Amino acid sequence: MSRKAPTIDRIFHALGDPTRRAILDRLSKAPTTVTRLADSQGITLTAVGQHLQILGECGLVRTEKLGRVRTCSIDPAGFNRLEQWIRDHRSTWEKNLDRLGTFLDEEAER
Amino acid sequence: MSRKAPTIDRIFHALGDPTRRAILDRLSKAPTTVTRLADSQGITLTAVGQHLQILGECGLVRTEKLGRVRTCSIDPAGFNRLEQWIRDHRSTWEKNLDRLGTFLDEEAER
DNA sequence: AAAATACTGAAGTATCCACTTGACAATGTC
DNA sequence: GACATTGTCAAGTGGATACTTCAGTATTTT
Repeated sequence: MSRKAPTIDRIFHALGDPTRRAILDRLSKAPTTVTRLADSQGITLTAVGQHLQILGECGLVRTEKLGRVRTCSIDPAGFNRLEQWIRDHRSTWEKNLDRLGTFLDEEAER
Repeated sequence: MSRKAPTIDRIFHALGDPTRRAILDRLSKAPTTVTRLADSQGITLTAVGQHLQILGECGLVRTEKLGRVRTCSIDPAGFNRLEQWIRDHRSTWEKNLDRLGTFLDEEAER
């Protein structure tokens, strides 16, 4: 359905996977390497690499390769974007609650 | 992988789908019916019903059936839970940023 | 009571997605 | 230079999931 949504779409999708959230939890304690992430999650290096790509694309994780070791750490960009989305929607969300009664009244008048 | 996670897992999963977020956007303007949601999204009633079940299970949407019409509206419960998660993680997130340098130093000493 | 409306349930399909294996590349160690 | 370590690429697989259609049920309208 979506073609190339670069932002909030991908962030929610990324956070929807338990393994990726586990990776984020691990990284939130301290930066670490691909191998250690694979060990701690019980999955292959390849799988971790795939998750890292997804997490990287939406700005939740940043990686840097020094020599043969890739070090992964939290990227606040995606996280900030998520907070932004929440702030943007909360007001609308709350406003709506007051309208339920109004809506039912309007419907009754049809 | 996940068994029956009733909370943040499902919320992120639910929000990961563009159609469900579109439904939420629609509902955040005003409550509406299943038929109207189907029309506005260009999908079948059945599909909307399936989305509503998912959104309902994680406390993002509440529905009530009066007569033959089911009225859908925003449920703040899931939304609050999401905000909670963000609050819980932000501090850890931020703390981590200061540690990247430390981590690299520690690695260098091995 | 007949017809229209609003939804619900079961079953099928096509696509996506998380994960694997196996072959390779690059870097570091002995 | 040989070997191990660390990661990457391509291709495949099995299961989830976002839809669909078709057949029904309950409610309202005429």
